[in-house]
Amino acid sequence: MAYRQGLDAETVLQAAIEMADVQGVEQLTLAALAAKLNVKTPSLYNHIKGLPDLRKQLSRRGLMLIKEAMVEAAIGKAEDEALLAAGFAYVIFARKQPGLYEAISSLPDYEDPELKEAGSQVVLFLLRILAPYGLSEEDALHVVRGFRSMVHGFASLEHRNGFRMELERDESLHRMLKTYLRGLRTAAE
Amino acid sequence: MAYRQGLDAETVLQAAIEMADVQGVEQLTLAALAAKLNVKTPSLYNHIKGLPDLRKQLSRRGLMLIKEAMVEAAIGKAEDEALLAAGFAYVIFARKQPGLYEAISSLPDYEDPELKEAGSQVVLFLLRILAPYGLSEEDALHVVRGFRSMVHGFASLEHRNGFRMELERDESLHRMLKTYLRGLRTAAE
DNA sequence: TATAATAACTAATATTATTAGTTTTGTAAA
DNA sequence: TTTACAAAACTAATAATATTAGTTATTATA
Repeated sequence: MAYRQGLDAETVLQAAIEMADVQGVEQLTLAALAAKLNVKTPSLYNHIKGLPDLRKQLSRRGLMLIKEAMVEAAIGKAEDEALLAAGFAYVIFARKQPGLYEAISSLPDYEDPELKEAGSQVVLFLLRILAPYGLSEEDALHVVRGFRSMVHGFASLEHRNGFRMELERDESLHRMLKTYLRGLRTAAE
Repeated sequence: MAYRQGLDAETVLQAAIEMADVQGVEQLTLAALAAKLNVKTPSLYNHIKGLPDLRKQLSRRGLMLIKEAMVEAAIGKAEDEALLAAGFAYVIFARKQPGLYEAISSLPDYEDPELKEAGSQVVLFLLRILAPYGLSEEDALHVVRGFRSMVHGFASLEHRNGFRMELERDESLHRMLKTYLRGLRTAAE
């Protein structure tokens, strides 16, 4: 009704995050978002470039927050303990903010420079945790890929109800990471 | 133009798979699919229930095929060698049929009975490969979750260009699986 | 050969994103 | 204090989509 709703880009993004977390990122439409903000759909275009742009913003914010969650969880910890904590933080983030996590894991392409940057931060964080292991740069990068694959795969399958057996899920995650880390300590061949 | 195009459900599904593999599952619209089949959009409804149903069919077919690819790859192999082969088959399938793989990994929910069934087949296959390891049922199920998380996570990240460093990707996959399997051989504690 | 089932069609509707152009409001300069 | 401008909302219109209803032509079958 009233002109000047006091909307800005951040408010729109926050509302979009809420909608995505509650209803899933597929159900996040500009029509529904505008209704939630008591505004007509075209008004959103004063704050976003369009739906694809909004989705990209969700992905970027998600990457930033999930990295922050890992950093936070690893404070005061080192080596295996730090990696374990980071891995759990990743999965717990995906549980708490399923829509945001969906946005991370369904982004069409990492080619976008802003997403690239956000993704790099995750990789750099993991490399720093791995530093005390004394791996070569190449070895460390392979480990980073392994770690990311594990936690992303776990969170993704869990998100889609891919684990249906009656079996503690945290225990599965813990074992996977511990098993991998044990393998890392053991000399190859 | 001509009535009776000779369309049936399987033909429609095949065309949908092709479109998804080439253009991505997001771009798979009934409008485009109908055009490809030289038919008007509503005609598709004689063979499918709607777009969500078609997506579900893609997911189911994808799960069946990826399981078959793993079975095929593991023929004549056992234990670590079989798991390694199955893991690579999984990732290679995702590379060859990106749209179908996307359909597997973006299915909204495994709750659907048909998808449940197809997913169970994958789990049962992995359990059979794991049999010679002499694990308890519970232990084996945790390992299955770990294995699925690893290969799905790897394929998913690779699909979205998540691996951007100059680093051989097959080598990363090989190391991840080997490291995990080595950890599995090593006693816990 | 007649009839029933099926597969295509046209027409219509509802939803969506997006663009263009307009009106109102808040802010800053005169 | 008034005026001018930028910004944020609006209305109206368009194009694309999926879907449903109802119709017509074709095939198969009784």
